[in-house]
Amino acid sequence: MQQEAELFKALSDPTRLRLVVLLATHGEVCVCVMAEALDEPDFKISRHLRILRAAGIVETRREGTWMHYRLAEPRTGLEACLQACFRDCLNDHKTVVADAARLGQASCRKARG
Amino acid sequence: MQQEAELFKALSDPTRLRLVVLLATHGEVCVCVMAEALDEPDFKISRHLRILRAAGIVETRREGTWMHYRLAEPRTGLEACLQACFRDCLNDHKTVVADAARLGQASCRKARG
DNA sequence: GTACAATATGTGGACCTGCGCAGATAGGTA
DNA sequence: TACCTATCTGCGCAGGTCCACATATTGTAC
Repeated sequence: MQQEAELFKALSDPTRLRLVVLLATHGEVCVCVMAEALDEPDFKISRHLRILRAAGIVETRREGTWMHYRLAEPRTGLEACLQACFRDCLNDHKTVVADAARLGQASCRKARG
Repeated sequence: MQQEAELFKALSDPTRLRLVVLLATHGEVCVCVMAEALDEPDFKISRHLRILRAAGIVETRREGTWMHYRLAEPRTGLEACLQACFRDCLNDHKTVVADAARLGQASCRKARG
């Protein structure tokens, strides 16, 4: 049961919740774009993503300078259920909507093209 | 989003997860029976239940000496989704099965009748 | 090689959390 | 009144978490 508790602990932070919802609704996003979307310093985003990756919630793919994060394939029924929560229960949250709006305006070099 | 994070934080402990699954599958249970079911000291159970109550996850009903706990009615889609997780994704967990077996053997005065 | 951008990490401090122990509180019974 | 049981809480310790700042690492372009 410790393992399941770790999963919830990894999600028990507002920044990390915003990140997983962003990834659940936008697929694959790089760190600098997420930092702009959440309006938080990049080292903070990077650190929280590391915690999510350690918990097996997100996976990474390197493309040159950029590190892309996406939700990992659920390995258990619980993980699948939680990912459904991100998509279905949190996607219309006020903060999430604002994050998504800023993501659309992202101006980092990668996003500029 | 802070509020949603608090919800996950309240569930980010193995003892508390075991308690909510027990309540999700057995309805209303008093503290002493839960202490026996989880094989943990009563003050530990009581303290964790208080945290769950502060998060709005469980409700209480006093009956004389005994305090009965049950899952609260979900107030949001997220809470409803999480309660479904307890019932559907965690009910066959090894630890939970053992807890339920001990609950059937509970020997506190209330349980003895 | 240098210079720069994106990302990750080490450090130190403030704060939080879970635990066991001991004791307090509250209800039931006599 | 007193006693018993169920439940809750104050305390201190040990360990964990989050943050900002500075620094290190990695990859691209020159």
